[in-house]
Amino acid sequence: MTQPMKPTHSIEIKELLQLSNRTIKTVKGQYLFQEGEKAEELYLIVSGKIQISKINKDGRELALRICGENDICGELTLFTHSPKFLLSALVIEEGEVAVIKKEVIETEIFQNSALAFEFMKWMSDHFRKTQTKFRDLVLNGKKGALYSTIIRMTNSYGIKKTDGILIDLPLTNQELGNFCGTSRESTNRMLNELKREGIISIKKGKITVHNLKYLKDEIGCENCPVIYCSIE
Amino acid sequence: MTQPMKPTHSIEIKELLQLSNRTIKTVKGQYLFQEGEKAEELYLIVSGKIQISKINKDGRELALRICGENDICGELTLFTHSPKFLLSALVIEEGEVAVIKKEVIETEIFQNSALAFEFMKWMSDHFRKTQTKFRDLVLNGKKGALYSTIIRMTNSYGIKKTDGILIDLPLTNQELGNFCGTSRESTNRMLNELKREGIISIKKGKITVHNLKYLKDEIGCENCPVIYCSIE
DNA sequence: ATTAAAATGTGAACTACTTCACATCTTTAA
DNA sequence: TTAAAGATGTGAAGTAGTTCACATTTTAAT
Repeated sequence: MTQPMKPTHSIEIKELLQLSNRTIKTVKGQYLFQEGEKAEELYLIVSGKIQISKINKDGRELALRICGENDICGELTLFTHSPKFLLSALVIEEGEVAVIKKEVIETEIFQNSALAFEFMKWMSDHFRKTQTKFRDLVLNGKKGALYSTIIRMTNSYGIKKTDGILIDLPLTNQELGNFCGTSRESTNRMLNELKREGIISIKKGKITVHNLKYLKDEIGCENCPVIYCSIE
Repeated sequence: MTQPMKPTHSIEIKELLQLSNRTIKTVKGQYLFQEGEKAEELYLIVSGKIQISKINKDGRELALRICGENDICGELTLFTHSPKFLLSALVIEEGEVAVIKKEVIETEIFQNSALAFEFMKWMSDHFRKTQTKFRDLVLNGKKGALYSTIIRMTNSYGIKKTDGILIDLPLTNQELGNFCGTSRESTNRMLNELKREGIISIKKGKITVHNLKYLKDEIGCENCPVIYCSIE
């Protein structure tokens, strides 16, 4: 009984791949790009995982998303004349990415309306995802941030099991806290409270959600389509 | 010495206007649309001001942006098959909006690559704006949220004066707080602290910023282009 | 000009979250 | 297999922000 729940984007990946002139092997722990660096390229993940984050002036990290296969990153500087990365992209699982020059994609989008349409759709979905995520963070306090993050992770990495949904991505309390803008200790305390109440359980850094409804109710989740509710 | 600092978007407004089949007169205090309603149209503001917000389950409001002339709102549901508004749009200054059917704009974008390109650029800018705003809210606490909001307002509604920048938009403490996810009282206390230190002053609900650098330094502002740093 | 309504200002108690400090448990590398 | 490193768990103190309650000031309506 192992049924992945990962949503798929409908962007024409193959078309984008044709625009790529090279691929990079990504190595765990290395940065694909970092905030402030000159941004002239966009990346299509072929395999592996990349975590996108923002680091503030006193060193606190806010993790924004994890990109997996067929995701795009570095897109934030498209159509811009001040090409500096606003975020950092850390490789958390080795793999390969296809590199696409910004000018190339900008030109192609102008000429290829099907691609333009697909790309726009992707941006639109991506935007909604980000916006609803932040809303949860700001509007529902730290608990809301954690619950929202867990819910999103069940959509991105959830595997249905008899006793609930296993989030198939090992995460430390610190890493999870980075997604919520929360300290390691607070994250730990909140997780333990959820454990005590039987809402979740954790084994080897992987969370199993036993009562998803509880989490959703707590943050007033409107059960919007899965595609807008993930951490990719 | 009155020099407006409002940035302009380069979207081909005229082209979008041609797609509109009707206009609506907006009345202060009324909603253009509300969360949950069926979303089949997109709005181009011809005149007046519309405030976009999200209301959470216990009635707290998070204000996201204020749309003025030539802004687009209701765009969040484009390219979607579950067309429900995620946000509410309140008229805060009467005026007129042009209504464009979603299908019409989707078809047109597919056929008109120049429009597609311009629209994408708009979306891209808009996305960056939203993302950097939320980052400030989450990463720098409530003070960061307030400072960020004030900085953005100087970019959207600022008028240069001899003693600083006047934000030409009257706002109550409550309204300002709604932009920051902060209570009225906290907003008031933070504003008074800024007043005491001479950073700002307030007359008839309008803030004048005397020391913008102070605010920027406090939140580690990277002085990104004005176009990504506004509340529109 | 007068009054009502709305907005501001502020103390005090309370709640949420962070930080520090340190103990314990788990994983990894030699 | 056993150190060492890394991750978790938790009390206690401190900080930030909210809420409540009410006084004062400002604005709008007649």
